[in-house]
Amino acid sequence: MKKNTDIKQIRTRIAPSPTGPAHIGTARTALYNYLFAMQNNGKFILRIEDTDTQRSEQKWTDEVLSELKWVGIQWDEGPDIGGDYGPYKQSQRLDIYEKYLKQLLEEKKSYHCFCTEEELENKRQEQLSRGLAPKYDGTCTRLTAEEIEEKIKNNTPSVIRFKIENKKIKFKDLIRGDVEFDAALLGDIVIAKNLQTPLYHFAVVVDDFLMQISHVIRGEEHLSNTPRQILLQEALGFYQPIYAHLPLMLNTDKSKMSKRQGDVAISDYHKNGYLPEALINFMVLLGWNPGTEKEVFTLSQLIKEFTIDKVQKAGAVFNIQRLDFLNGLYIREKSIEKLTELCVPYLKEAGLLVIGQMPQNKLQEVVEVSRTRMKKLSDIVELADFFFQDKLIFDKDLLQWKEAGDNATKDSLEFSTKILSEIKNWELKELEEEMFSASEKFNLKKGYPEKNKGYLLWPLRVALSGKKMSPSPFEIANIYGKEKTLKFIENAIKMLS
RNA sequence: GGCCCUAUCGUCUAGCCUGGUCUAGGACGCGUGCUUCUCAAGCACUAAACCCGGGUUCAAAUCCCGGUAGGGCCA
Repeated sequence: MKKNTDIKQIRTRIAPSPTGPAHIGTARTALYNYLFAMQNNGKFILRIEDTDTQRSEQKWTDEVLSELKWVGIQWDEGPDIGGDYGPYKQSQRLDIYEKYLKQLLEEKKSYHCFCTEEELENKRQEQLSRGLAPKYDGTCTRLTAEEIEEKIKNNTPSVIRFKIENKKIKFKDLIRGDVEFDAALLGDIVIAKNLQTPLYHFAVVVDDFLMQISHVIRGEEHLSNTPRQILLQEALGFYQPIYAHLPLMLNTDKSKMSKRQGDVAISDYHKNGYLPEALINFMVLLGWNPGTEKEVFTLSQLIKEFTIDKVQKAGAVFNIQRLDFLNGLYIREKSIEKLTELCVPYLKEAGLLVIGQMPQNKLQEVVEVSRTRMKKLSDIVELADFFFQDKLIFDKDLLQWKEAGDNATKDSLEFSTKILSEIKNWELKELEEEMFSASEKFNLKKGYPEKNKGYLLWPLRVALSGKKMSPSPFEIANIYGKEKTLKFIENAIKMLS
């Protein structure tokens, strides 16, 4: 077998199957492959494994492409599709696999197998009942050339099996160190349904070779598939790439992240309003750390600082709270122009924002006063809905500060009205100063504790927001303007009458 | 069932290779306090872990052996 010592360039790849929504695990594997390739001036390749035509759909291929782009992971090669790189697709390479399939058949390294599903199942059960590991018993290897020819002529259904040598397979994994498997336990594997329909193990091996992949960085679920692929490489005379098996992303119960629990599609996170930079930062930390206490990274910093030898061996639980924290961090760091632009679609979708209804600068102020409370972009809807409404609906008891009672609350709101209607400079600072001093006067007049601003400010804030929690009344009033502010207070007073 | 992988706070992890500086560090989350009209944000502080059992050694989270548990793959 050739060694890959003559590798001139680091080349990595991600090879998703388009049989469903692009998985978050694909994004993380892609990220690690991308980082590793980029920091070594290598290439990162995207290959769509769509040989299973039954389950593959173009829309899922399109989704992988668009979501990877959204995350910010760009692949380096592929067929030209109008100035851009398309991905490599296995469905367009069937003649290539056929050639190698024929080669193995000619060299007697693989053979046609005519056993039926039923026969195989019976043998399997029988082996199991004798306490043996089920594996193919090699019935069809004993067929004569004439028998094979006749069965093929008669169109007897068949598959192509690859002869597994009985030997120990050792390989070095960049993350796990030396790994050894006993191939004798494997049994001859099916590598193709027919010459035009190769199966996963075969197509991967051929493509990784032809695409000159230097490092196969993939999920741990593939670790025990590796010996089969190594044997196939040996049979075909290919070099052996360097392997690195990543720890799995786990559900809270430590099982492999699946469709059963929570969101697993990249698009789910995209739609819910996670920022790609937060998702990247979060994903890279699931199974890797820089060895320092630094935890916030941009993609370009990661390209410099990522080190494959610091990748963990054990699986990592996907902890959404940490993602939320990171996302909040990035939301707070965004420029207000950009953040507003990102929030607009959510506001429109919720039916709150009608185009032209609110000037851009106002919209930015709304987003600005809401951002510290946002974990996800979609949060803007609940956080800022009142800015877009003409009338607020809420329980009037919410207006009360402590046990003030309706009358005292009404007095408070009327006092606010009086102060606010006299304000000439409707600006945040002015509003704050006027209302703070008004609060002291009000408390003095009513015999409340002087420093407790709640008596005046709580009812005001609720009148303006209709909520238990919100930005300060000054921030809201400032955005509303005098007229709308006074109108909302008046509405609240009416509720109390 | 067979094979393989893994094992430090609830979670992500540092430390393990090159035993002592580990009364085990950081972050998220939790709790408390400060700030404060509310909720956030910010700041400060607290609680929280070496899977178990042997062995080696003056000394083990760190090395060795054996269990156990979890996970993955194949069927």
